[in-house]
Amino acid sequence: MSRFRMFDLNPEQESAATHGKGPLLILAGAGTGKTRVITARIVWLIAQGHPPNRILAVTFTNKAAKEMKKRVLDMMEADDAREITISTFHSLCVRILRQSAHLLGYKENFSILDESDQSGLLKKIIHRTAAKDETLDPAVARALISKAKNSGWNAPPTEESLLGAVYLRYQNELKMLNAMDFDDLLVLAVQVLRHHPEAATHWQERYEFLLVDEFQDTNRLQLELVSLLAGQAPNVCVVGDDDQSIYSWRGAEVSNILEFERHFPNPVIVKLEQNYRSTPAILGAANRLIRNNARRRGKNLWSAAGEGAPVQVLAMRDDREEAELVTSEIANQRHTQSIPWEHFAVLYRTNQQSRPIEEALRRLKIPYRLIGGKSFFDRREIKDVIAYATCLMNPSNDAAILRILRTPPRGIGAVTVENALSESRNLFAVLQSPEFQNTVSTRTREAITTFCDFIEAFRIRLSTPNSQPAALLQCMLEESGYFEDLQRSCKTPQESLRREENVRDLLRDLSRYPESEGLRRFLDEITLENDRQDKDDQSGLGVTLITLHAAKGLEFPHVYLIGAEDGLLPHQRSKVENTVDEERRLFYVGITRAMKSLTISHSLQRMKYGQSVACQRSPFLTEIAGDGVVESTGTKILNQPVSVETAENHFARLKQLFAS
DNA sequence: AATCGTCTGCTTTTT
DNA sequence: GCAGACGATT
Repeated sequence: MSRFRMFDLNPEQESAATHGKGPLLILAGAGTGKTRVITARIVWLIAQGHPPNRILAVTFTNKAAKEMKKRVLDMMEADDAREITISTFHSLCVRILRQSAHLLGYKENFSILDESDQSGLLKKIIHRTAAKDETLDPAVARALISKAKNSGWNAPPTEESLLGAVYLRYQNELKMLNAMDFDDLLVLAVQVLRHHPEAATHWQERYEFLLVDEFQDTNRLQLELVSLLAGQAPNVCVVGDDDQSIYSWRGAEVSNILEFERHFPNPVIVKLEQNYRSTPAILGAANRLIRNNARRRGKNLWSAAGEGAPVQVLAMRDDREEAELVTSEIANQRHTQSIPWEHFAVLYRTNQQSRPIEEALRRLKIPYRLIGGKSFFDRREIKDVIAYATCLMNPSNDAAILRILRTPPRGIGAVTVENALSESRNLFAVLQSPEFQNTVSTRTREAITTFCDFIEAFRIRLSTPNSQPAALLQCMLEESGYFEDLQRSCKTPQESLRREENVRDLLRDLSRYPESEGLRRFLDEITLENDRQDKDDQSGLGVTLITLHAAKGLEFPHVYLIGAEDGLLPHQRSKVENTVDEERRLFYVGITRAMKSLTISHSLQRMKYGQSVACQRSPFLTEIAGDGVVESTGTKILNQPVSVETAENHFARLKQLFAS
């Protein structure tokens, strides 16, 4: 137990960590030491004699899972720590399905479709299904189908509407391809547990204690999965914060946490309200804001720390002045107080708001890292190689076949492909069939058989014992002339070198996975892992530019929250859709990221869609007003050689020094 | 097949 | 105002 004291928990944290059996709801406000409590609880359970391999912790993202593993590893015997299952919802489902997919008529070696595979498949199906005068955007269809699956809309789709017909055919096609999309992983894992008692019992007995992180973000299916895994005597511990529920637009149900006792009767409920992150000035603003929401459990964050610098609310002339002021203030603070760049973050509602800030930072030669947006997805060569690997594993994946069919060009033209696609079987099977081959020219037929033989030959080599997928894949790429094609399509030699290097990196990763089974695991991991967070973390240091959504779970000593205007925060659309409460929570999330100082700005004039538009300040600013919040304007501050808040911060810092 | 021009429509994002 | 999609043109 001495190890347990290392956690140094407050009374609420301790009561949560040392709760025994039965449902437990931990309402963990922002910055109240949530991860520490989870870790402590796991350590405590093991100290009580519960075997580590019967503990399951579920998170949303790989990043969170990784983080939790690390924290747990730091706190206990490595052998024990490794026995604990810490997994994302999706990879847990993959685990369940790899064991039991046959119960639903799938094979256990099913493949997982990512978003672009999904779109490709839908596009094909829409093309085949829609009448001449009908159109349906694949992206829209995908969104609607995803929504339907996640909300547990289990009424089978019908042929009556175009969407219904597409949905039906899409689902049939997936089954034929022995493939699942991300949503299916959840839907089907739930089906396995719900309709197959022996499977349910297996998993319920496998895990004695369940922990679920970020419970406010769970959707219906995820709640059901947790319920099914927990069984009749649920030892379920969920951690979350209803005030930080900001993902209802992608299916998260706040009601899961608000009505927790309906799903898991008679829970123990622990509220964590002591905040270890922010100053009282910041927490005051956060508390005053969030109490305006009706549907909530109710919490009041407090801190034992000294008051701290006041929260600044600044009115700016326009978005240009906003960018100038925010960046020059950052430079100013950095230089007068020697604060490293990485201690600053600029938070905003929409990605495009980062533009003016980026430009201003570049002018001042301040390093920054931009989180989110796009560009990680655009690694063409990686997608190519993964497509090759996918074909090797499972050539009935149309999207993958389609991709490698043209990289490099193989003499199989668009018309041929189009014809092959209009058959209702999978593309590779069509290409292989003599009936289809008879419909094309001799030359095309030769190209097709060369291609099919090429794939089949490598598949045979893969299935031999002790095969090396990485070596095979490299062979495939060389034999098909992929590298020459890559070179040809690059504008500069540097670019082609970089891309080739990326491919080698990928192959090196893969070389640790032997045999067909290893390749399958590798592909699973790649599809379920978005390596973006890793890339973000290592992409250099500097000021962080990040959306409010992406900032959840992070903290920064000095936060600048920009664009606090009506129509932007709350966003115009939220007013139409009646989700202003969620915008308030989003603002709350932003405020509570700040540790030492918080500056909130709004512009009176902003460029929108190429035009300068007058803007009103956000109504939320009225709500946060009170002690520890001061208002000023950008112009005033720019005209002062030593700005007011720098002096005040300085004073506050001195005060803190003396206090401690 | 590739490139140019025109049109449209515009949060948030993980797996 | 700008990116992305799509269609016409070479």
